[in-house]
Amino acid sequence: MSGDRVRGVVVDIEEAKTVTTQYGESDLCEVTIRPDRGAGEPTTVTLWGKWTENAAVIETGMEIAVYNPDEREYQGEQQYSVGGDATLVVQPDFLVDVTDIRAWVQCPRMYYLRKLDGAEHAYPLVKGTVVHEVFGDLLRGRDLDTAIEEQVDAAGLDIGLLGREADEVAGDVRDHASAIQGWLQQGTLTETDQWRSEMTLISERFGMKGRADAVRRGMPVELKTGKNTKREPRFQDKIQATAYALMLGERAADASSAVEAAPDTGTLLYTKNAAVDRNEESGDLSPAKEFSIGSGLLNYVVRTRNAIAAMEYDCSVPTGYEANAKCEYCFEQDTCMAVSGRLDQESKAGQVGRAVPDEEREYFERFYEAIEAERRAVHREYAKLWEQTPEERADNDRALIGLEPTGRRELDGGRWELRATGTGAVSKIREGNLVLASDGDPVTGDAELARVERLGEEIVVTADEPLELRRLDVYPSELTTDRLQNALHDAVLLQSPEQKDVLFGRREPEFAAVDETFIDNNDAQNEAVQLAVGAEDFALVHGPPGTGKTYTLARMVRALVERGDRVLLSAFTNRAVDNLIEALEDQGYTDIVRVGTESGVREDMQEYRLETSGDPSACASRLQNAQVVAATTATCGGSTLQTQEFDVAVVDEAGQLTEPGTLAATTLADRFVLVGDHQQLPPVVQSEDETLSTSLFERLIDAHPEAGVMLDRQYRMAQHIQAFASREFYDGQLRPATGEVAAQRLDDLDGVSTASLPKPLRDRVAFVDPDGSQRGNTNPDEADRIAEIVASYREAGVRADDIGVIAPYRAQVAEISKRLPDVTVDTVDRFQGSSKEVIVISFVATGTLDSPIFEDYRRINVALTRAKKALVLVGDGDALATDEVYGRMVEWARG
DNA sequence: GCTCTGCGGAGAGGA
Repeated sequence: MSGDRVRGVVVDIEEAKTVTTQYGESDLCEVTIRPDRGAGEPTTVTLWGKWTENAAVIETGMEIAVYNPDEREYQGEQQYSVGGDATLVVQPDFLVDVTDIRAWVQCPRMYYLRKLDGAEHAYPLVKGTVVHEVFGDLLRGRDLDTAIEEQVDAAGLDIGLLGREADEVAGDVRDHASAIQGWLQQGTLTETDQWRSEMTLISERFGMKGRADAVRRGMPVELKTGKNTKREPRFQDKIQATAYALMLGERAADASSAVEAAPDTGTLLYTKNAAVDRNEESGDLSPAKEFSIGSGLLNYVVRTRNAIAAMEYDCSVPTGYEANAKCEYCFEQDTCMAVSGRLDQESKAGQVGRAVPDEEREYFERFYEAIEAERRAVHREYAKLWEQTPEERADNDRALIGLEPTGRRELDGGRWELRATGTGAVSKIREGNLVLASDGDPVTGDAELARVERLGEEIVVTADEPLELRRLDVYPSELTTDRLQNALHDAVLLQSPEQKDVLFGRREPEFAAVDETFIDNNDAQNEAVQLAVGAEDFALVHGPPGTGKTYTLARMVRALVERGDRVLLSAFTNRAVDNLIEALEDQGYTDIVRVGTESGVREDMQEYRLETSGDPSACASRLQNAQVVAATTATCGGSTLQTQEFDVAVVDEAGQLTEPGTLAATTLADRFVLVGDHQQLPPVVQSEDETLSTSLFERLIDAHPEAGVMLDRQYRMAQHIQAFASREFYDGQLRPATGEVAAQRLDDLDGVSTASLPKPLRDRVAFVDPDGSQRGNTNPDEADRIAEIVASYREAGVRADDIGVIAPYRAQVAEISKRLPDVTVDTVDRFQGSSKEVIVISFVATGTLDSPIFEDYRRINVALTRAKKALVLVGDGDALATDEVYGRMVEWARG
């Protein structure tokens, strides 16, 4: 990249020493790096002065980057030093949040505790959020009273769950907001003032990200909904604003020094100052406090950021000694001591309580590290945002570039609708996603977080501010990893020892005998409901494809409700959660509250969705009084459901969930039921860590087979179609439920006659080898052949709606979709959970099966078991024959 | 070297 930067992997670190220079005594530490990710020639980097503090936390193997180093040649070797204008960045790929830097400055333990237990539901936080929203509204020129009314209304559920009234909160908010308004009206807000609210900042250079409350004339303004009558702003508040200043400087400066280009003043607005009783308090009561931002403060921010990134390198746990925290004044002291006591961690505050057993501590550490590995994988996704060369862009499927803006309009409430025409390129972006919309440069250009409303010929997004819509990027989110970390904490530190005994194999799960018959025509289903109803700890239901899993689940939920249990219904995907509600609806049960976002919940399930705005007590009591609450596991890990307790958690598609993902739901209840199939696709995990790729469902069913029931009769597939999957994946246990299911054929469908079909397609299972060749992740000849096959079925009278095409890669899905616009074409992964009368599978690969996509046989199990009456496999027979399982599959299909 | 869904994005404050 630019010449003013050196970056490499640390291979050696010398002891720090003090030397005498022409300017007096100075500390230095020499670090040897190898550029080009460790492949280049060793190079010496000398850290001077305060940068040696970072040297103490750098380890070999870490990556460091130095900007604007002093360069010199010494004995034929190029040497670099960090002092003066230079900046050191440790592990630049790790993106540190600005609020995490703020927390670390208060106390490094605070940074760590926030990560474990972040789903707190507290009034100061809710009030603070509302005040911030109102502040944004004021900057956009809205009327104060309207803003307060609307923002209090928008926070209805949160307010209600805290047992507060809207009027009371509006009064509190007005105290704060009028202070802001007064300050804004003191002539500060003039025509020439350039304000921008809520600015998302992401820095590649510093490995930092955050969202500034506001920027005025290029300078950061932070709003604090608290009181500070001291002359100076609080140190951590200054650090927060300084971090935003640093990133604003980077945007202004481009390749030269961001530190020099950073704004020199920051403003902190303490909104409670004006509300303080002036007779009691003394000191500075004006809400606004300005402070100057110099290179010392800016570099302090970078060093703190580096300390965090270095600690995360090997997932070490901060003790509190890293900084000068004063535990006796800390309001997190109790939590801090309790956590260190339970996990036997060293901490400055000390420990209280007894440590959890060793196996639990090991479990906690193993999963903590696995989740953090996942977080680092999310951070690597951000790198796609700064890929700018055409080659890099060419295979970036996480962005839509080259859009042509076609218009914009302001919506009610100050938001904007932005429109553009697309290029028809394939990407991961889907409707409802949160994306980074930009003028073409998401990092240093004009960029805003936006919601994708429509994604067709015309692309429509909504955002807080208007901009020229030329590019959309996936916005990677750490939300999932944050919630997994919360779930892990709750499971190990807050659950009772009795609950944990069964999870850690110290006790067998117990069951009460249940004689009642719930389902009279399917023994396994009935047994599953009995087991679930009688479970005192947990029950497991193994449901292979088409076995009536959802029906059984709905019956089970009704049985639990009849006993008086309050039930939490959860699954990984919104689609699965909605399917469960539909099944309950089919059985006549509708006392359900669905928690989730508007875009996540299916159109016809919106009536069950919990409204989060409006009258606080109405919102809250609807949730509190619901006998059945349904939500995705990600939502279960959030703060709303943390306020709720359940007798039983019923989790569907549990085979697709990571262990902490499952815990997010189960920790909210006394007992749980997991329903799933570990022979279908496992959880999607980005990092290579194995820990997360085994589901809790699979672990428990292996450990406690007696706690599980397998549904063994399937209602979906004709005998011949299910035969291979039954043999390969279910020990031959899976059988058609009835003779009718076994014997079903396409001719049973209205208006279908298979007599005219070409020979192989007349069989229920067929194999076709189109002699194509793989190009990248597509196979155009195979796509052509699939289009012909589908056309044959259509001519035989099969409706387009009854046909599905499955391919392993998204690129091939797009290739086939072009030829078959009316037919559902999708990847295996996205087809899981649904079925069609006719399924055509494209294997793409020719010659060999060298893609990892073929390594997991569970993927083929899913693909094959989507078909009811006809299944066509299209691929290179020779390539498939190179693998034993695929070879057997081809033999079976050729019949 | 491939699959890819979730979440208000992050931050909201107490002494």
